[in-house]
Amino acid sequence: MSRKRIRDIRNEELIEATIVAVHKRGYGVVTMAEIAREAGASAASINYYFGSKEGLMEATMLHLLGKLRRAMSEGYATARTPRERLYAVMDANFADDLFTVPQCSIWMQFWANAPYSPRLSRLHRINRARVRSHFLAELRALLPAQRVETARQALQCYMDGVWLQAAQSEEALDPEDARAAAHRVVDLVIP
Amino acid sequence: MSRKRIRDIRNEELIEATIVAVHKRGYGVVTMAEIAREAGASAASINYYFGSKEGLMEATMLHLLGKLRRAMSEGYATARTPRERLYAVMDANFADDLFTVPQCSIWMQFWANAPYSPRLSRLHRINRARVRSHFLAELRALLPAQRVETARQALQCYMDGVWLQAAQSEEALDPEDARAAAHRVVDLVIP
DNA sequence: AACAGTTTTTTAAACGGCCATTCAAGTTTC
DNA sequence: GAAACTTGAATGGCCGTTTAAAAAACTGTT
Repeated sequence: MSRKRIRDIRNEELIEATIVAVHKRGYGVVTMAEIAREAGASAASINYYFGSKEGLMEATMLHLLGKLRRAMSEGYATARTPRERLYAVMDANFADDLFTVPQCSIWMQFWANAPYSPRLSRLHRINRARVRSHFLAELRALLPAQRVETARQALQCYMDGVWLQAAQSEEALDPEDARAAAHRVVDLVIP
Repeated sequence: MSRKRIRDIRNEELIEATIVAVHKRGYGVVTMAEIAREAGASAASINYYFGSKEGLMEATMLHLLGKLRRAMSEGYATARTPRERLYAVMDANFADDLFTVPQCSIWMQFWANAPYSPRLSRLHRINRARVRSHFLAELRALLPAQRVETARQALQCYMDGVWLQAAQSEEALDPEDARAAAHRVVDLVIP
């Protein structure tokens, strides 16, 4: 019981520290010692919990993917029309606890490094396919078949592009603003 | 005369090798020795020409930015209407000699690492501002003022998003296809 | 053409430093 | 007292850069 607890607490602490440290120093450059210092622990204890640096990175991404998946499920629960569900997909990506500079930053580093790590690229593919199928399902209800794919690409690439920009931002982000802008883009694509 | 020649030839060879090597191994992981092997040279000679690894990376990005800038100028020369110029901006980004997996890949790594290198982030800001002002100039001629900014964000983020996806592709890209899709997105945003 | 002198280019080897991981020896928790 | 947790120090390896010396390219002269 409490054995599991400690492990879970440490896991979360270390993952949060990883997000901050990767944001500060960059995925390819950050060291175990830096992450450990951020967490107030030692590099050795990270290996005790995650086995290796790559294991830690994978766990961190799983953590973020889970957050995104949950945010999307919640939005879907209350949305009633296809258009509302499109909004919900966008809102999930720009949720208050996801759309922050450190998290966009690490997401982007994740994207950049996915092609070089089978474990990361697997996560990347799965997530991408899920978002894609959500978009397609709603768009098919709103548009004639031959326009669905163009609209899907426009929206999905827009989402990626916003995150990419957000990762470069030097000031805090405004998630509410981002959601409003995303809604406008949806309306632009689905008149 | 011929002194300059050799230097220029080596520069270009080494930069091409850098693009390939970074694509193969990843920006943060690639070593000088790997780049050198790709170019058929030694790591020491890269330092002779570029001073340091960071110098090489900056030169490589300057090379790519130059290519992009030239492609855009050419397109602008023949475009006559605002809409054609919007197409031209898109076409430049998806030009045959720019829209390849290795180049999208290195571009994306560049984005991811820009925040951690003043030299890279400077290049990044300049390029982004240029694309932005091109978009704004044309959109202002086509849309009422209050819709310009939304459209600009939609288009610019779309472009970034497509590159981001392209960098993950396991097969060769189809630039013509990408240009056609981009035109459709422009038409979607500017009816 | 040939050559000696000068400059440019190349690289092997050495240097110094840093990092992920392991391990053994502690400390805490149950 | 056992099991879970923590860490300082050791390990082994790798990498960017420098250096010194050789090779190649060029120059002007005979």
